[in-house]
Amino acid sequence: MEDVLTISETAARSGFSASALRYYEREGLIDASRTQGGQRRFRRSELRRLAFIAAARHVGLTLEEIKEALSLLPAERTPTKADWTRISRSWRHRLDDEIRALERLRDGLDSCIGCGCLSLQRCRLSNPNDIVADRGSGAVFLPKPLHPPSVEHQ
Amino acid sequence: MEDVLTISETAARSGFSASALRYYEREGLIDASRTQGGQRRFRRSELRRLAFIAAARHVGLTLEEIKEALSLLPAERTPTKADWTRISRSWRHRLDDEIRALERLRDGLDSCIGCGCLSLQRCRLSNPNDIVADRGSGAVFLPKPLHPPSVEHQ
DNA sequence: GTACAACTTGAAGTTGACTTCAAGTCAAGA
DNA sequence: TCTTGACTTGAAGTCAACTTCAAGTTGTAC
Repeated sequence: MEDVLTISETAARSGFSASALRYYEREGLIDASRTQGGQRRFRRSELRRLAFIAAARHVGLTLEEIKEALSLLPAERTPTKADWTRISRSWRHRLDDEIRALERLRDGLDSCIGCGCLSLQRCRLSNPNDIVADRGSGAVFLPKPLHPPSVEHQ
Repeated sequence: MEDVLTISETAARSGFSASALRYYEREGLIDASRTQGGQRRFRRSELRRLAFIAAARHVGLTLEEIKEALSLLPAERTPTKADWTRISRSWRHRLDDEIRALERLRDGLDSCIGCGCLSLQRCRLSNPNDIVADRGSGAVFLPKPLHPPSVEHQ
């Protein structure tokens, strides 16, 4: 139990599986040194990084976005309070947006209860383009825009 | 423009792509008759079914769940108001749950802003097991429970 | 009758975030 | 030194919900 951790210790402490840690390392989200035998050794500071990753995942960021966010944090220093405030604020916006979208959807549902029309023209539920308006690239919680309206060339 | 529609007409009117319609038919969510040449012809009533599917997808149901929901609607009759009320109520619960989960996550974020600890032990954000508590099988909007804690056998 | 867009099929590809596998290597306690 | 659990790798598999492809067929407007 030195100041570095094996992969399974890191897994246990971070809550990620060992295979996820290997994957994150491959993807460049975390970093590990090696023993001369080639086994990974994680610095304790990686646990902080992993906590950040876990939080970001819970907020709904993709690994790609997380990687980007991490790259904005000075590599080896502990993020400052300012860093953290900036990031958590953007996450909050994201969550707010998601919540608002869901609320609009719910309200649409309410307006449909007892109506049951499900008209493709009229129903706000089956036709929620105006409800869940252009979510841009940000949304993660909503079930995907029913797949891109891809123009088939057939 | 008879009382049946070709696949591309159905696609245009429903908003689904033709390939999605084929897929849904294969999966048993919708039904189509055939010309003697083998081309699909969709009854107009399928548009209603497709509207239902679109709505359910927006609420976040999987196709599997939608199939189940559809199977509870008497096959060929138009769903009654009671049918619809029952279903939309369950969808509303679902949305309410999702919204509550997101709000709890956001509140956790708030409690972290300005703290910046991200301690694996203390931070509610990186450790939201108590925040986003057992979402059961129902949740669709949240980014997945960070993958099942799968015990690797290695 | 002919052209050509629209349609058909089964199979394979896509995406993200991992997991699983096989086959082999390392580390540490007895 | 031996054993054995922990570790390594690259490659392939998984999931859902489709999309894309290739190669061939149908329907219809002219």
